[in-house]
Formats: sequence, structure tokens, C-alpha cells
Amino acid sequence: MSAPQGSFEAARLEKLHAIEALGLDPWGGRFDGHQSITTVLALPADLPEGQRPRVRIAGRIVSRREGGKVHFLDLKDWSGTPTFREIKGEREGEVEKIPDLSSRIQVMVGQKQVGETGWQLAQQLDLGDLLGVDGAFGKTKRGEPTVFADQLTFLGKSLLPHPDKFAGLHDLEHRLRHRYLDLVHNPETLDRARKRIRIVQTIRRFLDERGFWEVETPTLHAVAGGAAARPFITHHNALDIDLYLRIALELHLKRLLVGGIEKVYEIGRVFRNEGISPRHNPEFTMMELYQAYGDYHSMMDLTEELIVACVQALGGGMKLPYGEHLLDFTPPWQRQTYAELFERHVGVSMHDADAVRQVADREGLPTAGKDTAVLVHHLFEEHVEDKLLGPVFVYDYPAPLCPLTKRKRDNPAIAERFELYICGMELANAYTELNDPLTQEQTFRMQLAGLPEEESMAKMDEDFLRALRHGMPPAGGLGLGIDRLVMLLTNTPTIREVILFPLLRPEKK
RNA sequence: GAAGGCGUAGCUCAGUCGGUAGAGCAACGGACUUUUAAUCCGUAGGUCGAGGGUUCGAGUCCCUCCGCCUUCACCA
Repeated sequence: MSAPQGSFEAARLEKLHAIEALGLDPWGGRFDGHQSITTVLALPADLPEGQRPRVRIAGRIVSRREGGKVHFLDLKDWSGTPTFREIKGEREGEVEKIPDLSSRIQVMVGQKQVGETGWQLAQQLDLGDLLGVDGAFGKTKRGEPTVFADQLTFLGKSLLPHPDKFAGLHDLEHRLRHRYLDLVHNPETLDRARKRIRIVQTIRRFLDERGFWEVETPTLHAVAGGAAARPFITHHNALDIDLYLRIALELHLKRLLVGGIEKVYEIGRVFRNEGISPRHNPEFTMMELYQAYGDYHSMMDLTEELIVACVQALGGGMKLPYGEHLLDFTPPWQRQTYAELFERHVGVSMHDADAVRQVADREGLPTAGKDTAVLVHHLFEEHVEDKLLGPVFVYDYPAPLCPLTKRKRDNPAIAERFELYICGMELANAYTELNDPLTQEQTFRMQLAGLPEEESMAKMDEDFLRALRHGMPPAGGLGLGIDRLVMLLTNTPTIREVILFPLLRPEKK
């Protein structure tokens, strides 16, 4: 430990021992019956002394103003609730969510009021310590809502100094490596975490109410299927086999459809051994659901309802800002076919193989040995995706891109699949599930020309095929990226901020 | 994986042309019973990300390495 930090810690250790010498536990203990600071702040504050409500609060000391015989502390807990502010002027009508700072409250500690031990304890308090306070709630002469303490209960020492009370904690790397400090000192971080929880709760409640069963399926897979991604590899010692961390939830959930669980979902972590970017973390959270006897149109309706429910749960109305954009989630959302979007933005029909190849050549895309569908999709990603402000359902995909999807009965070149785009991001992916084991086996065997196996969704999974052979009901299925949904609904530009502990390279030593 | 940018006290940041390492807050000692970025007096706090090089002299210029950010590639 370096000298200066050591001296900070030494000073605080001395105070810890002084607290022990008072007969108090410097690490605190059970503290029953305290009210949240938000609750206390809602109490009447203007009552005359003597009629003030008794309160008991607990929290962290985040600011301190010492006088000779009276100290003022600011205590903070987690009870602040998000509030909303209407934006005036140019962006009239927009709503911006702002973290409510009301989970801070001032405490007055007077020498006479807290008694001998209390006053000696007050001398040993540091920024960052945890403290319980009993007292009366009212206002100071300056009108500040305040708990006038008559009893202090020490609840925990902070041996290391916290970030500056005014300047706070801004360094991004520091915030990510010490997320606990970020949560304490940046209200928007706690607020974002709270909103994420609320979104996930809403999804669970929504699906539970509609009769879906939430299940848990294995994270360790013998075959990493269900998506096109490089897996992480791990090893099981007792069985002496390599296993993959799952890259999707799909194949196990479909096995459950075969097993008669007619509406099923899972919210869980998946792992993809690929690059890190503002939109990609190696582990992220997916929600996948499957509904027997549905199809991709029923999934579109469900997706729209589900996300609208999440938007409502945040309480900020149907129009949410995202960066420079204002996203309008008011249903119904646009629904456009892949083919029409392709033609509009690329300028040729996706069914015209020669024209597609010409455009790809002109733009310098490698075309040799590539399937036309692959070129089509490259052009789609290049020219269409970032124009999809949305929310917009893009449906009817080129079949070769979709090995797990049922083809249209009247046109086997088209798969019954949609993706939901918002702000150029793929947020959800859904299809009419392929339940025909014979076709499924063919698509597994048929490697897309020019695609290495690891980039293909078509990974042979014999056990899954055997399950299909026992009869899977026709079904609609949906995959939803939870992290990206949270990004969009909380106006957060990077995935690192919606994941509490994103992957960072370990610190050296 | 590639290119560009950044890294100075516990935190937030200055640091000119290469010439003694700085401020605010936090900390430590002292004064003060209604403060609120409290104030006042005083003290202490640094391997300038790490290592090497150029130079009389490097936080500053050069090289290598580490970490983070951005863009690209891969991908959702």
C-alpha cells in the first residue's frame, strides 16, 4: 500500500479504535425499524419543536460541516426515486428522467442533545461511515429539512477515503473498477441500476401473467448452438470433456416445447467470445420465450406489448430521449418487410442476384464464393440498419440466413422471421420456429457457402434433432437483448453502463 | 486484432518553450451551537501508469510495455 493512502487508513484505524474504546462496535449490527430518507422527507417539516415527528434513519455520511459544539452531517440511503422533468423550448414535449437526489438528508448533531458518548462518537466520524440516527424531524433556521439527532448508532467504518464530496468520481475506468463507489457517489448510476431491475421485473410479471413458465436451462453446453457466435470453451475435470458456455438459450427451450411446456421463457446470461464495444459485452443477458401454436406475427404483437409495458413501468411516458433522438414507443409500431427496405435503401431488388452481386462488387465487398443471401445481408447492414430509428419490425428474411426458422409456405426463399430495430440497434429477433426435423437436419448439414462453421447458426446438434423428431408444436419464439433494451430506455450510450460489472482486463500485479 | 487519444496527491484537475511538483476538496492540529461546496489559522500529503533512451537537466521529447477510451474488424 502506498504511503499516502496508508496514512489515510492509519488515521481512520485510530478512529476505529477510539470507537471501540467507547464500548461501541465499529462494524455495527442489526438496526431495526428505520425509515427510508425519502419517507422521512415526506413528513411535515414545519411543526414547532415538541410536536416534531420522531424518526429513525440509517445511511452513509456523504458530507459534513463541523462547528464547535454542533455538527451537521448529510446522510444518504438508497430510497430516492426517479422523477421526470418536462423539457421546454426546442424539444418541447420531451421528457427527461432525472435522478431524484432526495435520498439525502441533513442531520444535526448537537453536543447537549446526543449525550457524552454520542458527542465523543461524533468526533470520530468520517466521510463514508455508516450511521444510524434517532431524532426529531423538522427544519433549521435556514429552512433545511433536518433530523435533530438525540441518539447516534454507529453502523460501520469506512477505512478508505471516499471520492471528493463535491467533485465526485468521474474517471470512467475508476468508476467501472470500483462500481460500489460509483453507486454511492453518482446518483444516475444507482438510478440506472434501479431502472434495469424495474424493466426485468416488468418482463417477468408480464410473462407470468400470461401463463408463461420461467425455467432455467444449462449454461454449460456440449454443443454451442442457437446463434452464430464464437463460444467460450471450458473443461469439466471429472468427465474429462470440453464444454462450451452457452451462446443462446434457444435449443433447450425448444426441447421444453417438445416436452409440453407450452409457454416458456428464460432470462439468463449468455456468453460470446467476441470483441468488446459500446454495444457488446462478452457476457450479456437475453430473454428468450417460446409459445406453442403461435407464429412470428403473434410474436410481433407480444413484443410490442411487452416493451410498451416496460416503457410504462418507468413512468416517463411513451416518448423517451436517446442521445440526439426522441424515440416514440406509442403503438402500433411500423412493420416493414426486409425486401422493401432493402430495395428502398440499396436500390436493387434483393431477389435479383446479379444486381446484388454488382452492387457488392462496386462497394468492394468480397463476393467470391459467397452466397447471395450473405451479400444481401451485408448490404442490408451497411445501408439499412442505421437508418432504422424505429421502433420498426423488419420481417420476412432471406431464408439462408435463418436455419432455425420456418419458411413461408408459398415461398421457401423467405423465412418467417423478424427483427425489431430501434435506433439502428437490433433489439429483438423472432421467428416462426422450424419444427420439421427433416428440414432442420438439412439446414444444419447445409453450410452456407463462404461461411466458416463458427460463423454459422447451423451447428449440428443431434440431441436437439432427436427431440424434434418426437414432435414439437408449431410455435413462435422471441429473443430480446435485455442490456440493449435497458440502454434504450435509460438513454445510456454504452452497454458498460447498464451492466454493473462489465468485463475489464484485470489490473496487473 | 489495427489506428488514434488519454494516464500528475485519496478525489477533481492545472502544469507555458525541457529549468525547484501545483490548486480546490479530502486528511491532520487548533477556534466556533443553526451550518449547507461552512469559515478562519496552521501542518502534512507525489515512483507524474511502468521501464528504458536523448539531454547539464524530462511530468514535458523519443522508444517499449501496461491500462482505459474512441473508431474499425468480429458480433447481438
